[in-house]
Amino acid sequence: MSTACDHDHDHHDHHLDAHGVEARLAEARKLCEAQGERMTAPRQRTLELILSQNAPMKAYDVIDRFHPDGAAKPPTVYRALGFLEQMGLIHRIESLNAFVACQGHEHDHDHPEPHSAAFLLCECCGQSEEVMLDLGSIDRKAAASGFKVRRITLEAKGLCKACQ
Amino acid sequence: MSTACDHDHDHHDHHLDAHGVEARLAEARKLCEAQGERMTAPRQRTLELILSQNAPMKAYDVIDRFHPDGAAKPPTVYRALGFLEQMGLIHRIESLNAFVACQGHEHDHDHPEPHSAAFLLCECCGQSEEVMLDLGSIDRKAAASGFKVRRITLEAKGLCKACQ
DNA sequence: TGCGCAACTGTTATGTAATAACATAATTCA
DNA sequence: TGAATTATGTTATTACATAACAGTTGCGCA
Repeated sequence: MSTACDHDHDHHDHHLDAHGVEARLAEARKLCEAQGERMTAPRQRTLELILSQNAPMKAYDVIDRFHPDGAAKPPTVYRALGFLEQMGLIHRIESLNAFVACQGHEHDHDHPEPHSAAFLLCECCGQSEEVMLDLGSIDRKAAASGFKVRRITLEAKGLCKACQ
Repeated sequence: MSTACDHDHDHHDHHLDAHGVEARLAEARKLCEAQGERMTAPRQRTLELILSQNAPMKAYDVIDRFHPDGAAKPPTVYRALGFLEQMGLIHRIESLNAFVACQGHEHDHDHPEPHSAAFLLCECCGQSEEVMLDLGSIDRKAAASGFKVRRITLEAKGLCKACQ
């Protein structure tokens, strides 16, 4: 994964402190309530761990850190991840087999569905940035083939500003 | 993966018959020779299986079908897949954990390196179409963050013309 | 020609990611 | 309250991928 490099990886652009995490959890609870969904303990714990991380987090890292003592069972966490993704609270990064909290700006949780997003993934420090893109050119290209797009995965790997 | 549906999935746009496969293998051999690389037996067998498939193929399907009798060992196939991807002969589809032969038009194997491509993936029939996209808007967006893009994964899921 | 290096393959074992299947518990609402 | 729904707990298994090392092959060069 990470190339050898000597600069620090502490440029935590998206790092949230305990207050930040709690604020985001509160938003998430509100969102669930508004949607008639339940923010249960395992779901919240899973989201908390992902929010506390400043980079995409592996499912088994969530599993390992789920309980103060000992790990959770995989289905517990995978079910929570599925729910959170459905709610648009996290995204799955396919090329990393990992999950990251939604940093989306545009949709503002008016459409709390699994939405398409684009990610810049630093191969050096591991951090990700969610960016909004005009995906119209993809839709047009697809339409030219008669293809109806439902969801787009766009993951750009490279080096972030701090790692170049 | 596939949604229940009643239409046929035999619209094999990219299906190659035995002759087509052999022609593509010949091209691949030529490409390897030009690059000073060796198209060895396991590499060619792996490429042959992927070319013969009309949709992205799982690594373990290659493994299972590698020998007429019995399976190959995983490292044999994963190494071949890695080589073929390096040579730009196949692409890995991250969201499917699968591999598909390169259908790229534009680069014409002048740059037989692992190149970025975009894919339309039908969730009904499983077929894929490789499309060329202008990825400039992504580069621009990334540049605005100081991010240097090295490689892009773009996978659009939806329904192909025949499956709508 | 045959030595020596580099590239490639064979093999065993293990590591990592994800889900199937079924039992139990909590929530909702008639 | 009791039936239906939704969610969690638990065991086991399946799917995906690589580490590590031994053996072989191709190839340039003394």
